[in-house]
Amino acid sequence: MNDTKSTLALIARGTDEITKFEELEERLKSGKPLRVKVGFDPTAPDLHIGHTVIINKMRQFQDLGHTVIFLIGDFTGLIGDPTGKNVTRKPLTPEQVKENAETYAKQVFKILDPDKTEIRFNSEWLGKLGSDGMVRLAATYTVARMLERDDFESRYKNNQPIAIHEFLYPLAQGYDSVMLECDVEMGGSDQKFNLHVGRHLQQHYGQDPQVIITLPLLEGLDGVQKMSKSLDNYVGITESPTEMFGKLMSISDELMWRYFDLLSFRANDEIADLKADAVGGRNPRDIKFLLCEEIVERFHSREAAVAAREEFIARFQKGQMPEDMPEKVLETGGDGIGIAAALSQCGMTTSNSEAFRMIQQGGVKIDGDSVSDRTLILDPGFTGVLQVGKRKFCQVTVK
RNA sequence: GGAGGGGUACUCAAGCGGUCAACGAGGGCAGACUGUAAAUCUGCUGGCUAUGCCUUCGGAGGUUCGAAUCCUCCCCCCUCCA
Repeated sequence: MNDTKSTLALIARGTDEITKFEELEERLKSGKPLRVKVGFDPTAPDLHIGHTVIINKMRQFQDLGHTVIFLIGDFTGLIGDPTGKNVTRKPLTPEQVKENAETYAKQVFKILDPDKTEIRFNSEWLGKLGSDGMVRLAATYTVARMLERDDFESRYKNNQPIAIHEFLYPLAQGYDSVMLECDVEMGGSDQKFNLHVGRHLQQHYGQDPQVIITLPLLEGLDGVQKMSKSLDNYVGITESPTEMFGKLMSISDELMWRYFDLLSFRANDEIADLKADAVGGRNPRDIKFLLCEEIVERFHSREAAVAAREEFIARFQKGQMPEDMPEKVLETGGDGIGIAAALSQCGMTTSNSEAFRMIQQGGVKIDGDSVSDRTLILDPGFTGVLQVGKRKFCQVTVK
């Protein structure tokens, strides 16, 4: 029991806030395995490295012998966590939910231990609640307290609409904690309000309120907005080693340190040493290589990480063509094909107009040579590498 | 139910009868510079069988030679009053 202190320190590392720390300490001291819940949205089963900040923390709990509940919010997904933009979402079919859950599992078990993970769906109890149950649940909270939520408050003040059903989201999420008898719930710092509602509801239902741990949201590749798929500033954990490596290399030096703090498993001392090296004149690029390799290795392998680095150096420092690129055979019936149409058909541009624009700007190359003639026809028998910008390549054969 | 304000491209936001495919900003993309960085500079940012044509300004009609701009109806949002 005297190692509770070090356990606490481990859990606290990298967190945003813990409410309440003493309660966590007490529960850990009891020696009983804790039930730790984290909820996930069922509509976006494609995880990115931003999500792994919390998943890493879940893994830590597992390593300490606790039970982690991976909760898929298939019911709350109908509401959509209030952001001010959403409307009620279309319900997913049971098949879709199942499929998404499997996708989740496949990805998340790269980090989590399946034997210590409970996968649950909140439609299990929320779906059976009924309107009477929902009314009773809604009665446990007041509008004034709902409006404490930053998002609601600012929308209310700024005359933005708030739909009634949006109030149900925090309540439903809180009710999950009651049904699962959670000891701990974790979430991004934007989840703080929802997590607190869970505490309130548990008390209402006669349970000890859960400890809540919030974790910082990882900034996306732009370094400003949080990482999200819809902003296209993310690195997906199923992406290829080269993609991962390349995307991570594009972050700014400043952001690199943030990523070290939140994503690296390196010890704090080690990171501090790297910072000192950078100040001492070591090229930040080489330090960034270390970060990229570590992350690629986590989701692929050591070999893949090394290969990705080598490919990166060959392609961008030495300007070589990538090793692998998509190949495409264009059937033209013997007439050949205009360069713009060819680019569009290869998915390198979204329209012919865009292709023309790229050509105009000198962004299109064939076998490394810039194309300036927008009316260029690729004749049957043509074969070569088309390139748009610095990153898009396609090996094309015209028939 | 009444009175008023508003809905414009990825986002914010001008325009209020022709010169509007629609100012400006942000974002994005491309080029220069680089470390595929960042910062900075330049250009582009509806589509097409492309120096012209077609479709866009909440929706549907109408007025007009001509509408994002005016009129009618409808939908949605906000405020105040009931």
